[in-house]
Amino acid sequence: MNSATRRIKSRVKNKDLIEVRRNEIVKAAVELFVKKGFHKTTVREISTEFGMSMGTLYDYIRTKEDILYLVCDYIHNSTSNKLRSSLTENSDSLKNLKDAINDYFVIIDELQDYLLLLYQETKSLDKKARKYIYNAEKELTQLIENILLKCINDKTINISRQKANLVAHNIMVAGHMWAFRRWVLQKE
Amino acid sequence: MNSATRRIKSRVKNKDLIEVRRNEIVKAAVELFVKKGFHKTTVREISTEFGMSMGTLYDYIRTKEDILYLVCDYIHNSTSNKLRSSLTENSDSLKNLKDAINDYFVIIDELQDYLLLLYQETKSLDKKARKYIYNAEKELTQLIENILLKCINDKTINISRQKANLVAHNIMVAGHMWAFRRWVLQKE
DNA sequence: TAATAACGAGCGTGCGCTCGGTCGTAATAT
DNA sequence: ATATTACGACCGAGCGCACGCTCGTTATTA
Repeated sequence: MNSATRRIKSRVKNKDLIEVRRNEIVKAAVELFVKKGFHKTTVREISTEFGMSMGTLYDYIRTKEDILYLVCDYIHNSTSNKLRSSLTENSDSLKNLKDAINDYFVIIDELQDYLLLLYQETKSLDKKARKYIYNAEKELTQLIENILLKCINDKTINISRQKANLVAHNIMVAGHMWAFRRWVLQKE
Repeated sequence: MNSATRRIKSRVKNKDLIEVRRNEIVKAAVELFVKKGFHKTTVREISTEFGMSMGTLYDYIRTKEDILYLVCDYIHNSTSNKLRSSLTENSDSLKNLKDAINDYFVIIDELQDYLLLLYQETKSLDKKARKYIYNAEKELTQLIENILLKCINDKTINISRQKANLVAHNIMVAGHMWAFRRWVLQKE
């Protein structure tokens, strides 16, 4: 269980069960949110989607917003884990960078719908939760930045260390835009 | 009145009045949508925001979604008009392009909140309305593309005509990025 | 005075959320 | 081995409320 899920109070005692059930909730919710958006999806739909009753669902969360929080967290973790696991450390720092960028774009491509959802619904979260999600995003950027910094260190790439962060952001954003502009670009 | 507003039926007969009132509606709605989002803003709030009653408001629109449509259309028109009016045609085609890009970024900067809203809420519109908004976006890209094509024609820029559209998109997207990543970039 | 615009109380609906209760299972007592 | 108790996950009808929207009435205009 990660720090996000730990925050949300649940009436159910069994920790393992909480994790199992919340995974079910997230799995159902993420699909519906992508299809219809957060506001247009009802809690009833989410619960019936995987055959849990309203009451039981509310034993595992407190509010509908909790579900959104779980979903956002799940999306971030998916991206983060995928990227991390694809990063192979080898001596050629430039190759590392290229691989990372390439992997990142492949991952984005897989998770397009989720990313779009994140952008669209994050602001429905309360301030604290929003900050958590923003931090998660920062963490991802950090990953790219670190690889960049290695390239700068051994002088494979010749930019100032200060600029590394900005460049890392640009790479992230370029990925996001690919997801957003699908409806334009897919035709060409 | 533009083609968007003409589509929405109204019980009030006086065309001029419709335009005046709808402007009031949009002005109030856009502000609230930016602050709280479409779903969390109630029709009551919109009407009281500028001292019109519920009933009267519904004499000028049919549904809440109509308001969103008007708002989206308004946002697009703002960007479009601003950009068009800033375009000064002169013989130096490259300068034209540079000016256009520069102006575009300034405009985006001014309309950040609106752009974000467009991205976030467009999918709440029905299919027809969504298509209209997408087209509006295409139209904007077209503007940039045309300027680009002129540069290509007189060989100030040396890329194929086919690529002009893609490049135009990239310019648009770069602008949008700036709006989206405000929360990250404003610190640096 | 007829036509049209403005009004706002109130209707119906659908939502998030609750709560009193059931039932299977595990621990304990007999 | 069987009966008893305690527990806790699960249930779902239904509550309250806030929302989008209406419609009969009143005010304004021409």
